[in-house]
Amino acid sequence: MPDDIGNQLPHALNVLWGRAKPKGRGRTPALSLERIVSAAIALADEEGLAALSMARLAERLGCAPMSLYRHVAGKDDLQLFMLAAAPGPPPEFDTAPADWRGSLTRWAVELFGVYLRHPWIAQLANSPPMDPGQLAWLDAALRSLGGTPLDPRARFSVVMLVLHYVRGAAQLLTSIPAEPEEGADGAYAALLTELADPDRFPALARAVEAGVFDPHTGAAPDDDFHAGLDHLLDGVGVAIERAARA
Amino acid sequence: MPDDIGNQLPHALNVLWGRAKPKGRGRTPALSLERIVSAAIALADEEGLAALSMARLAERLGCAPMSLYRHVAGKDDLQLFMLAAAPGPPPEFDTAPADWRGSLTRWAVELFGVYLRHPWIAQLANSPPMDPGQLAWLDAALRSLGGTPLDPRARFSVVMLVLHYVRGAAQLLTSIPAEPEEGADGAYAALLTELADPDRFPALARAVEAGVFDPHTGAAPDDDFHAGLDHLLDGVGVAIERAARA
DNA sequence: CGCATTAAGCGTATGGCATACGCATTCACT
DNA sequence: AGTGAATGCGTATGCCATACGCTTAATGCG
Repeated sequence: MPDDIGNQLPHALNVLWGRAKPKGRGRTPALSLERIVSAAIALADEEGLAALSMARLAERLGCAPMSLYRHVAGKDDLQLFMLAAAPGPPPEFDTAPADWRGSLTRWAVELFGVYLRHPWIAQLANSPPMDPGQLAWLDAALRSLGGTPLDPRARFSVVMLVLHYVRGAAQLLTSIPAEPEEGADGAYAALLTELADPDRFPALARAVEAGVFDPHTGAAPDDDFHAGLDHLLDGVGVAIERAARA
Repeated sequence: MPDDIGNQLPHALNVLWGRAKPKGRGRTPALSLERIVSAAIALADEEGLAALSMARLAERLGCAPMSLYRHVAGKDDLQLFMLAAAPGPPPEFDTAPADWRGSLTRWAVELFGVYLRHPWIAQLANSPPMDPGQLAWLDAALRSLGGTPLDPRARFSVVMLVLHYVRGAAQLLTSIPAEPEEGADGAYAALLTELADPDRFPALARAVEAGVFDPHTGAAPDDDFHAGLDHLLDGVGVAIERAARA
């Protein structure tokens, strides 16, 4: 009885994995799970996760707040659906691409884009991925290493490494607002300049002095991201060579 | 007038950086910022960030909810204080340690411990660090690279890379509950076993089959962490050698 | 054609939450 | 003793998630 497992789970997961029952009777639905989820995603994108409340969502959908609960078990449930839907499909790879580095880079870049488009994802992903959406991304990343001599555990470790980097980089980038107001873009840099006392924080002061925090002098944010990713993949390359020799 | 900057900031930062005014008059405080913050940290540690409310905190401190607002501008402010205080002091390094890899590893391991002790930190850190506590950690990490030929921007990039990895690894580890209930520790593994359809998610299915998600067969969580960290630092090593040659 | 069945939509109510505002309290210093 | 100042806190407001149950409307059977 494999359903024993499913019965202890959030309702959203059972729906996402297609365990929903096909009903025919009753009133014709004016609302649908899809409409609700995509409206919720749009709301979170536009006004931030904090602005997402059942009431505001209902308002946006033109229905009463309690109507939502016919399609979603609760707010947590809704957020699971959002998490599963927002990323969209991952890039498609063969099961063993010849160019692991190119594939994994593409995967990372696309995921980076997802996080930039939906910054709230990073704030919601507090539980391990169990929905088809996220597992598809995970599978794609594992596939990109399909042609390497790494063992399964090492592959997973590499994928998590890349995932964490992408998440962190996107979160950092979206958290420094780069305010649309005039030249105030470098507010963070200016603040650090004042706070980084060279006696107390010598290394930080030198970094600030070198302009590391200035509004991306010379390098675009994407370049920074790629630079870090390359460091990381160099390390993966070392591991792959080592595994190939063994 | 450097204070122009400070006036637009959260109140917490001005206090943390010692811009507080030394008062002498008035009633003797029964509450103190320190007591409030450490109680809040204890509450979040024990019952999770969601359980942290001004009311519950006041209850724990034996005061009325509104009393807290005499010491803290609001909940956001309180969380800033928590974020600054919880990590404690970073490991101390010379400004240019001979062994960058050992130093950075120590830094990462200690920070990993911090995240495991206070899982809520990862959920709160949505804005760039601007308090003395976090900047001290940042400075320590930058110092660990002080003896390398990397330029300031590359150093920062490396530090962020390590930081993101540590955060992500800790978050992943704490999000898979490892439930204290009997052998139910591998609930996530069992669920994935059922969900990872080999047709739809071939790479994932293979990983599950290989036991990657089993409750850490053979490898302790710390070993997994170290393994990933070593991959990462291998990549940093490559960058350092490259910079040394140039 | 009408009626029972079924599920959707939603009104109301409850309890928790952050917090604005103002008053009462109690100390330090004159 | 008195006065100014800061603390502690009671009250009130408005937002929030959501339990419960009624109303509404569509289905399909008799």
